[in-house]
Amino acid sequence: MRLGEGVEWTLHCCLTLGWLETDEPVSTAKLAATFDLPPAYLNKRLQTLVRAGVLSSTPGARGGFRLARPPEKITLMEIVAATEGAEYAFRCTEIRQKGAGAERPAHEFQRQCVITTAMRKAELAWRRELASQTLADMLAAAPVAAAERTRDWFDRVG
Amino acid sequence: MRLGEGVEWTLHCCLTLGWLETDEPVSTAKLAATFDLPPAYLNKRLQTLVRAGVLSSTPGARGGFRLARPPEKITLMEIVAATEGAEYAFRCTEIRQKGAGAERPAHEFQRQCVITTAMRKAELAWRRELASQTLADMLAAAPVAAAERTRDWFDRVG
DNA sequence: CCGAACCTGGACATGTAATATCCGGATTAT
DNA sequence: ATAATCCGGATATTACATGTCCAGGTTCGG
Repeated sequence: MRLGEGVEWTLHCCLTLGWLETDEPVSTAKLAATFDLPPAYLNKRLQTLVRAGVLSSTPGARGGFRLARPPEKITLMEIVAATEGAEYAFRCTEIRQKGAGAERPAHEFQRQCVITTAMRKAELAWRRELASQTLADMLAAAPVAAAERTRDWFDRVG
Repeated sequence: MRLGEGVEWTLHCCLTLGWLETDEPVSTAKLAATFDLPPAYLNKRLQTLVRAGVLSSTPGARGGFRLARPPEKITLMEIVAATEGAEYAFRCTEIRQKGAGAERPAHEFQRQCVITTAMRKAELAWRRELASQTLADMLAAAPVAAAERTRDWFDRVG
């Protein structure tokens, strides 16, 4: 099981947007340069965050992205779900109904199978943990130097 | 993010092995027939469980697989980790050190980045949940009818 | 002792999802 | 008007999971 790199990208981008105190939108090109990422593809990921309501975008010259809400109101779960999709990692394909199970009456499969239940339970724990952490928590947890360096860099590259 | 189907396969196979009270090993062919799965590939996944110490295998005619330990001593985490790999789903590639970060002194990156910390925390919650559930728990949670049907079927196919 | 049933592991083929690029269209600042 | 920028469709590339095949060992039963 592996999360796409896109999650790391979008999380870092949100963190960066939180550090910049300006109200100016930040372009894909600048964010891509900040982390040395492919601009066109990063833009696609940022677009999904816009559709998810995490970021807002302004078109046109001097346009770009900014947080759609204050960092206290953005959870990591939202960012991760927007980037990776909201589906469960464990997908039950009901193999219990195949093969030997095929000859059993349908009503025996009404209840969710114990495996799915167990896996769901674990995934909910994961989601709960991500939902409990906001972008503001991360901004607070990061060393102040990191935020300053970032602001400096954005000042310099304009 | 998505778990491979192999996880569903191996979990169901372990559950089945737990239901059968016999001490006889069960062949890949029979397990594959039970769930209508490709035998050769299922065999590969079972092999990884053997390497992980979850199952034990007997070669030769009338050989096959059985649980390496009593179900109380096998956690879902072990089965999942054996099948999917023990690595974290979130892989930090340290993009904070690329681009803008490249000009910063190395000592600023000693501490794990806040994003990695947060993601690890969520994953540990997931793992803890899986580790807290044993195969015995699942055997107990499943309807008795399911266990009986399985035993009947294995009796019939020999 | 032989053949059939089985596991083991390597090599290889296939399929699918993530990553990445490119382009045309729309919008906005200068 | 021009340049900068977002948007989204089409397409290419890559990585990984899935799946097949085969040659080499074991073990059982006759």
